[in-house]
Parts: sequence; C-alpha cells; structure tokens
Amino acid sequence: MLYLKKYFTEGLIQFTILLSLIGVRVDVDSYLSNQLPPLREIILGPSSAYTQTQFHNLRNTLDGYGIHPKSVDLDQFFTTRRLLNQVRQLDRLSVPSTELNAWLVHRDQETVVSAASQSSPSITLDNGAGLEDLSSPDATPAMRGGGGAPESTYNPNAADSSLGAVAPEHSQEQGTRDGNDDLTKEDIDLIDILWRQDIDLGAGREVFNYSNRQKDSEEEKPRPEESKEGREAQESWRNGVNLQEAPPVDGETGESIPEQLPPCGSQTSLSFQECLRLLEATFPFGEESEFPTPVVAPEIGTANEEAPSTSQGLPLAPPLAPPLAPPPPHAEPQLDLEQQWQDIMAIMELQAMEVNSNSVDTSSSSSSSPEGAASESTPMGTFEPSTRSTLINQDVSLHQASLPSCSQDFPPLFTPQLDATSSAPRPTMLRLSSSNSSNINSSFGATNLTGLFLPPLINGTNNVTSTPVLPDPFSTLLEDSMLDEISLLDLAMEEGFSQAQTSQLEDELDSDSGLSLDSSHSPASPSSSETSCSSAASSSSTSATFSEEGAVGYSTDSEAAAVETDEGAVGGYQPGYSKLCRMSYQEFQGLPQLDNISHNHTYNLPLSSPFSDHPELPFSTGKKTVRDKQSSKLQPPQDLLDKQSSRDERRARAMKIPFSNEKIINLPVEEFNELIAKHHLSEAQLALIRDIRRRGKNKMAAQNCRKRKLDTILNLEQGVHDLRRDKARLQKEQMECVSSIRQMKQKMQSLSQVVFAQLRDEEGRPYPPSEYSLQYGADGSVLIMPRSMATAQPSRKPEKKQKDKKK
DNA sequence: ATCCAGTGTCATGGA
DNA sequence: AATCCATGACACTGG
Repeated sequence: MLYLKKYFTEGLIQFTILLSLIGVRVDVDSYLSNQLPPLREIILGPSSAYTQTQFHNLRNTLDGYGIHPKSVDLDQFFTTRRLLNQVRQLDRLSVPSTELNAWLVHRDQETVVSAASQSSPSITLDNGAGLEDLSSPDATPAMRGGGGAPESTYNPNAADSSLGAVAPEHSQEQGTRDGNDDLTKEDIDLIDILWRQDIDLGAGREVFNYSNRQKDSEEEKPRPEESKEGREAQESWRNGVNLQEAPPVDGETGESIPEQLPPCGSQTSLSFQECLRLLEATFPFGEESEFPTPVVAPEIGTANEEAPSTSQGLPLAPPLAPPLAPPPPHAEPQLDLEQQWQDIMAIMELQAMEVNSNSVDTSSSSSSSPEGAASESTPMGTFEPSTRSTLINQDVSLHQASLPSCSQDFPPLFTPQLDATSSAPRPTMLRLSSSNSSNINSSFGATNLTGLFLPPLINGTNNVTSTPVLPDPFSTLLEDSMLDEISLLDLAMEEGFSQAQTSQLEDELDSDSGLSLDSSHSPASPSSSETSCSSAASSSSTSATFSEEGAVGYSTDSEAAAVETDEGAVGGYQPGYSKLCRMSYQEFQGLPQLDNISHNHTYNLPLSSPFSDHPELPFSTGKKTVRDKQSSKLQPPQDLLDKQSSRDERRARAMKIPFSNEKIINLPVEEFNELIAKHHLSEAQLALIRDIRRRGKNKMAAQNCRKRKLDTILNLEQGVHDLRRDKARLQKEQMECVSSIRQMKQKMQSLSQVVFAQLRDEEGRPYPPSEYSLQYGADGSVLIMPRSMATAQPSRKPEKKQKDKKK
C-alpha cells in the first residue's frame, strides 16, 4: 500500500513538475505541504531517529503521523530531526531554507512582468493568464486529463491561489470542484487524514464541518468579482510579497483554502517552486556549470565531503545549488533526478520541521483558520492576523535575510535566461554564490591559479595568461569556501557552547552516575550506548545476585532498598539520570532557561526516617524533596510511610508480602520462583507479586529506554559538532592550501620571468614572454613553447623548441 | 489555571 | 509458553 501510494504520489509530483516546466501553473505546493509528513515518511523512511523504535501501532502513523503533539517525545523528535538534518546538511551548503524562500519571493516580484510563463511564483498575473488559458474549453479538459490528479488534489485545498485568480472563473473553479469527483480515494483519504490530524491538534471537527458548509455555500452562491482580488491578495501575501493588502478580500479566499493548512501551503509552495528550479538547474547550462576537472578537484571534494554526504560527492557544488541539486550537469539524469528528489524532500522536510516546530499550532491555526476566516462576523479579522503572522514571520525573516541583496544583484544579468526557460532559477543561485564570493574572487581572480598549475599537469593546455573562459576551479573553490565561511560563523557560535559543555557534561555524567551505564556516552556510536544500556540493566539485575539489596539503580522501591540498607548504589544512578536529563536538554537545546527545570522526582528519597519498617536506613543519599506519587490515588496523608512508599510497596504491605519489592523485582527468575515457593502465598499475593515484578522491571526498562533516547540524541549532537568541527578544520586547511598555491604561483611567475630574461635562442634573441610560455614536464623538464601552439594543440605534447636545464 | 518535564504504568511486540 | 526487554502511549505529579 505504501509503495502504491508512493508511486502514485511521485507520479503526481513528477507530472506536476513537468506541467510547471512547460509553463502551466499547477500548484502542487499545498498538496505537497499537506502531504508532507506522509511523503516524507514514505520517501525518506521512518522519521524516528531511534532505530530501535518499533512502530507497531498503526494508529500512530495514521492519526498523528507518529507523534502525538503532547508527547514528550515530540521535542526530541523534532530535535532529532533537526540534528539529523544538520548532519545531512553538513556536506551541503547550509543555506537556510528560509533564505531560499525569500529569494524566491523577491524574484517573483521582479520577474512578474518578464517571466509570464513561469509557473512557480504563482504570481497573480501569471495565474490569471494561465488560468484563462486553462479555462478555455479546450484547454481545461486537456489539463484535467493530463494533470487531473495534482490539480484536483490541489484545488480543494488551496484553490484560491491557482484557480481563484479570475472571478469569472468561479464557474471554472466549480468545474474543478466538481472535478473533485475525480479525486481519487487516495486524495480523499489524505484529506480526511489531514482533517483528523488537525482535530488531533486541537481543531474541532466543527471547524471542518463549518468550513465544509462554508465551502458548499460558497460553491452555491455566485462568486463576487472581488473574489479575484481577494485571491490575488491572499496569494500574494502567501508568497510573502505584499502583506499590506489582502485583508478586505480574504474572507472569500479563506473559505475553501484554510482547511488545508494555508500557511504550510504558502511556505512550501515557495519551496516547491524552488525545488522545481533546482531541478531545472540540474540540467546542463552554460559555462558556469561546466567545471573543468582539474587536479584540484579531489581536494575540493574532500573539503566538502567530510560529512556523510548524501550528495554523491560532487566535487564542487555551485554555492547555492549544493544543498539541493547535485550539480554535475553531465551526470546521469536519472540519478540526478533521484538525488534531486531526495534533496527536495529534505528541503521540504526542513521547512516542514520549521513550520511544525514553531508549533503544531501552525497547522492548528491553519485548521482553525477556515473557521475564523469563514466566520461571517469578521471574515478577515480573527484568523487572518494569526495565520498571517506566522506566514509573515517566516516569509519576512527570509525576505529580509536574503532577498534584497541577491535579487537586486542578479536580474540584469539573467533576465534573458529567466524569460527564456527554466534556467531562470539556476542563474540566480549561481549568482548569489558568486556575489558572496566576489571578494575572494577578486583577490584570486587577478592571479589565475589554474593558469600555472593546470598546464604542466595537463601538459599542453593553454595556460599562463589566458583561461578567461574556463571557470577557475580555484575560484569556485573559493566561492565554496566563502559560503562555507558564512556557515562557519554560526558554527563558531555553536561551537562555543557545545564542544566544551558537551564534553563537560559527559564527564560529569560519567562521574556522577555510579553505574556503568554512562559508558554509553562513548560518543562512538549509538550501538555502544545500546550495549551500555543493556549492560546497565543487566548489572542492575545481576546486582540482585550478589546482594538482594538491590544495587538496582532504581530507587522507586527505595523502601526495599532502604530496608536492605544498601541503597548506596541506588542513589548513584537516579540522580545521575535525572541530571543527565536536565543537562542533556539544556545542553542539547542550548536553552539556558531550561536550567531551572529540575523536576527531581527522585526515587531515592530520604526514606530512612519515615520508614517504620526499616528505620535503620541511615545515609539515604536522597537529598531532595520527597515525592509522594500516590497522593491522588490513595488517601491523602495517611502516614509518612505510606506517603513515601510507592504504590506497589503499599500494596505489598497491605497484602503482607513477606519480602521486599526490591527482591521481587530484581531477583533472577529462579531465585524469584524459589522465593515465592518458600512462602505460602495466596493467589492475590502471588498476583500482586508478579505485578510488582512486572511493573518494576518495566519501570527500569522505561528508564533505560529514556536514557537511551537521550544518549542517542546526545550522541547525534556530539556527532554533529564533531562533524562541524572537522568541516571547519578542513575548510581552514583548504584556505591554507589556496593561499600556498597562490604563493607558489607568484613564485612561479617570478621564476618564469627570470628564465625568460636569461633565455636566448640560437641567434641570441630573447624569447618574449608574451609569445612563449614555459611548460613543465612531469619528469621535471622545462619546455619553451610558443603560446600559439599551446593553445592550438593543448593535448599533445608540443615539440620542444629547446630543452633547458636551468631549473 | 495552564504548561511542561519527569516519571510510572500499560500494551504490544520482538528476542 | 514463559520471561525479559524495548518502546510508544497515556496518565499523573510537581514545578
């Protein structure tokens, strides 16, 4: 089923891309955005970072896409995803997705007039044109037939942007709505799932009902002319372009769209278009894309690849393209496409994460939006601001971030290309890179490194002065490094907190926790943590063997532990654990405010005094507050004993279980069986004992599990930091190499001058450097050859005019 | 009153 | 089949 869905969805997407490429506006964005989680899951696999996670509950995947919004794991989940993405991004240029969006938006504005055929920007004008074309009786069926799926999927969700451009087209829109009948069950199911998701997120079903009603009524009533403007406005602000307008008309648009996560749609619409561009970018284009394969390439490649790269080791990715598009234009298109898709999905995933991380309320707001927007009283007022704010926030930040600079620089150069075809996006990206690297370029541009170094190696290429046409690998290298430098900034910032603190944290943990489980901190691998955890657990269990005092790290049954007077070990683990939790989260999220969070539901309480049973407990390391778990369940303040003992302990006492919970839980099966065999126990007692054992073990397991999660996250974090550090180091080395190369080049130039100054032909005339160049053979020989020859037959070894041993 | 992190417990599935 | 373990999900608790 999943595979079917995958292929189906992919087919839709690809077809839509094709349509977009040929200039037909098909807004799959909303569809994609809505489907993001499932698509992501399908394409990229299960999202859980914990490989051991077993998704046995189908309902999880169906209802909430894996994680309940209130789940404690949600944060971990997103954080993990973020970390994973960081890892994945390491080999790519870390250009914030927001930047990409902003850039796109800007370009939209500028190219509104010129690029009429562009599908992506979803400019109103374009839409209008495109829609009108589509609305023509002939075109529509064709479109329906061809792109029926994507269009239909899109329409119900966000018909505003694509269809609503022209009011008269309402009929058209209705037609498409009627076309909803064409919706496959897949689509309907997806929509329904989305609804349910929204409901889960807090939006009442009535929202959808209402929106449905609204939609229905909307369909019934003739659409006012203003709808067009409204749609335009909303669309425009969805694109983050004109925020100022919109309000008056939106009530109209809000009706149908909002149910399908307008904000997400807007955001991903950009991203998706971006992706389209990137796809286009993969196609071979001008000289810029064609990198010579210089000797230096590998070096560059290594510099870029130190992270586990999903991108297939393209040596030098064009600055902006890298994160998304594996550049080598000559690469096999199929592979490229796949890679493209992966990258695209990664991007969208990132964006989705951002959206989600803002809070699920984004979606919830979207879900609620229809209500607010549709609400007759204030069509715009209620919902618009909120959703818009989210939208605007995202767009604006981006907008400010990259838009102005990039786009303004570019347009003049690339307008022709923009108009021409799909190559539009690519140039901008390239230019962005170039603009960023312009400084370095300028510095190195003067001294063309390739000129000196390539020729000798390649043996005969034109070199010394020329190569204006050929892109300089070093320049590209420098560009790349420049961009990387940008990322280095934040890297440095992050490094500041992470490296030292993390290591310190781990040290602390290691020292604090008396148990060996912290060996799992060995950042080596999650597996190690696994083993360590298991070892910890086993140690706890085995502890029972050498002493029933429960070296167990879990002091919930502190009573028992206390009884045995050996909770020393107990005290060790838990604090360490809790500390781990706290520290890890602070550390992990770098949120100082989290310091305050210390729940400290320590199991190892100062049990000594309260326990009438085991007054001897002397030293209970328990330091902190006592927590009585049962306050709710059991009668309030009975006695301190009950107050401070666990539920099971009290039950055991009530049932007069003759041995401690500690033993019940931690004894090996054989001993446990012997133990219960020794005493004549009632069925109820036996049942209780088994429950106690089960719960106790499960409690330990849960603690181990949680710890393992944290360890996994910490390890991932550590891995990310390590990789970043390596990246920074490699980049530094790269820069050093470049500088040394530059020095060598200068040296070579000066030496060449010396050589030419001393060289004389048979007639005693000097060789003018302008006409001759030096060729360096692999064997160390130096040849003089006329430049004309050098350029004429670069590949062949030029006939040497003279062999000079001067070197 | 609400949110949130920590914790215990249950259900489930794998070993 | 029994047991243990791992883990998602849920509820409870206290800050």
